Amino acid sequence: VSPRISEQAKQARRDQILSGARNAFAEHGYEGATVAKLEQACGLSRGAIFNYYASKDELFYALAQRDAARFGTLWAETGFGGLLRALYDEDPAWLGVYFEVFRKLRTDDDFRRRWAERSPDTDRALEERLRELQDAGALRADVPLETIGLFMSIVIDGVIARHATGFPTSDVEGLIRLAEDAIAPERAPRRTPARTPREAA
Amino acid sequence: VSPRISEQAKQARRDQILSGARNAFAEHGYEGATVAKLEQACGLSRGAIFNYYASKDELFYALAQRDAARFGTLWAETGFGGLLRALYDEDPAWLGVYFEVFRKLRTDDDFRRRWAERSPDTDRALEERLRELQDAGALRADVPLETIGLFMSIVIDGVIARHATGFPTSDVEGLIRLAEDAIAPERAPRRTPARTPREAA
Amino acid sequence: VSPRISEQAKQARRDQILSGARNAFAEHGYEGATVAKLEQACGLSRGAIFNYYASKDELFYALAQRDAARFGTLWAETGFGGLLRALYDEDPAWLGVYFEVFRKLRTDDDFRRRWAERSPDTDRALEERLRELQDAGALRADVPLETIGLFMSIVIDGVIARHATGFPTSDVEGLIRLAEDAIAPERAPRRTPARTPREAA
Amino acid sequence: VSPRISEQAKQARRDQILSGARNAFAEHGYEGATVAKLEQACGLSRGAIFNYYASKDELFYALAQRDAARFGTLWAETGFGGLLRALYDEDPAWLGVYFEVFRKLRTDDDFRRRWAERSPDTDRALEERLRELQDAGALRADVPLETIGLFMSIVIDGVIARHATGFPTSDVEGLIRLAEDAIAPERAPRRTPARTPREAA
DNA sequence: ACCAACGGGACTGCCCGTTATT
DNA sequence: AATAACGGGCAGTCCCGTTGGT
Repeated sequence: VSPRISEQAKQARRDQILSGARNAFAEHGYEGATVAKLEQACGLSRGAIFNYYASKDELFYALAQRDAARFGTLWAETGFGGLLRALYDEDPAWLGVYFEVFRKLRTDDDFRRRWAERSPDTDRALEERLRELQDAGALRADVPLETIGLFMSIVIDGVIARHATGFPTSDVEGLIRLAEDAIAPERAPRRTPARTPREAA
Repeated sequence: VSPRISEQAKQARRDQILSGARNAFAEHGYEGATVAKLEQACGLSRGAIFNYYASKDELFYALAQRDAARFGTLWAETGFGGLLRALYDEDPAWLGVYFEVFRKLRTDDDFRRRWAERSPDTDRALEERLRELQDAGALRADVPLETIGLFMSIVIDGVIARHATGFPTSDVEGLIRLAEDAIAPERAPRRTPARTPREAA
Repeated sequence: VSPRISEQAKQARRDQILSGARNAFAEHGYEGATVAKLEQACGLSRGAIFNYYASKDELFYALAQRDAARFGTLWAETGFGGLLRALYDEDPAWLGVYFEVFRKLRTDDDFRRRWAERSPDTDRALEERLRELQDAGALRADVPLETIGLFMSIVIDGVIARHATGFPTSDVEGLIRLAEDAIAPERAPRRTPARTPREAA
Repeated sequence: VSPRISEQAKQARRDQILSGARNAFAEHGYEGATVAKLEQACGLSRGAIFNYYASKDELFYALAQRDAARFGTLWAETGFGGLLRALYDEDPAWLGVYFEVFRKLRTDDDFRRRWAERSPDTDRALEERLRELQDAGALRADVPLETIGLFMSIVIDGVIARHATGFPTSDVEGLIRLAEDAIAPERAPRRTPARTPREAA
């Protein structure tokens, strides 16, 4: 039988649901985002939602996976500083979901297992890129590459945690400079602090 | 009439409850730590727990406040690097609770309000200490003090998020070096990477 | 989209719930009628009941309001004696709910407030009717109309209390005669006690 | 062994408890009067209360029995009108408890059974007294004595229900007149309505 | 005798997922 | 495909009575 609605329309619905769910999960957290709130945020009803995603858990997983991939490509495309800058420009809902992923990883074993099974393509790509940068002398070499990667992850996660929680950040550029200096090669003279946005204001 | 049990015994009970609750909250998250699980973790019954804390929320708040204060003094006493090192030595349960505090700050307005009302003594002390360090030339001066504080907070939060979530960290000392270099004055020659634990291994 | 079930079916459900609730409240009292018992009495699940009434309180209020209105119209249509007679013919469950209303009025301030806000249409109608009766010489005139109304209310409430509690009443007609004589004009010769049901038996 | 405290002191404690309990039961109803509220109302602690009465139920029963006896003697001593008058002068707490007795009789089978087992001395006395009154021509004779007793009970219960619930009553004397006329012999000329409080105002 | 701490049962309301219906 | 009604499990918390202790 032919599908009742086009594949395109179906994808649109999925996007609608994912987008609404993102807001709900970001605002209330996973447990706080009751199905009733998801309905409201999506403008759809239980039946519609559960028709596309088998359960709340499933829906969250799909959303998390999609958003995580997006962050990965963002990192790959814009680099460390670019990603940091992007995080602050982002709609906080994206970060909220990311934060909730951490939460689920911590407390939900099944989720953790599933998450680990994702194909680590982006991780590979990132590692590769770091290696290139280091070979090109753009990263300090007195520390294992792995440690540099860890440092960057930590800064990113810290930024996400703080920003998602609503802490205000005044001097984004200054912050990025500090983070980049930490992993820059020693000889590289520090960029003159031309003007941080704050001082310019 | 005199109190039934000594003040000391009462305090011991509170500690018992808080300690059990910490494990439960850390393992399952706030929502996942049902009262039944709290009972089990404390080895006490509902009656006992609710005799000391009016509600689950109250219990969590008391725990969070206490642990946050502890982290604050740890920072003040051992410095940035010391705190980072301590975080990795800690029982992850301490970090789990800290993580959950973020979660509640994000999603629970009442909690956020209450949390903001805490007296910011430790924050003051920290700011003061940073200023002294900068004046003494131990911190780079080309960036506002505020930004340095922000950077440190972000690294700390990132470490907590990652460690609480169970991500393994191999090269703690290397990481700390990176973080400290980021805020060290420019001329300070980087410490020779004497031996990172990893390289030693 | 059109509603899933017809408005009529919805009303039928409401009646089903109210009817079951009436029995449960009457038999066990407000507090004794646990939601589990309400479920059983209605033959429906929690989900169904709470879908129509937001809380046990709300359900009780809706029921009370409806039944009170019914008693009001009964009074207006059949007169004092008619109402008294009807009370003894009623299913005691109706009276039980009425009794519980008193209980809630006594102990629950919110309920009392809400109850007071009901539009007092029937009260007005009753007052009007009493005035007509008195003008027509069918009520004694040596006592304020208000007092007569009070007397009638008291007798009605007393009958409800006793009957709802299960005290047996043998001579209903005799009782009604006494109550009506109390408010009849002086000259009116007392009706010959033709036959009380008891004596006839 | 000799009693630790005198019998007199014991009785005083019992009175203290009963008196506090009366207020609590009257204000909140049986279920609403939690043991914590009873403690507060008595100024004593759980241990003390449960030392004198085995359970909340037992305490209530003792209180109810005592108060019911008091109403019985009041009726016997002051007559129908006197009792009615007294009800309006009474502290409403006494009436509240009486009201709650009805509630328990309705819903609690064990209570009902126990209550029925009380020795019906006062009932006998009342019946006797009514007979004397009727023989003396002070009560109408065209209605069975039983019915007159029922009528009086109903009026009393109605007054209690209304007054305990807090409905205001303006014209107590007028009300009493109506009630007494209902059971007075036919020929007895109605007392001139000297002045009802209301008309005097 | 009196008290506070404690145990554990049970109640209401919420919440997720399923089902009847259009 | 989409909706609203519905089922049933469960969480927090209140509440009664008991127990250890003074």
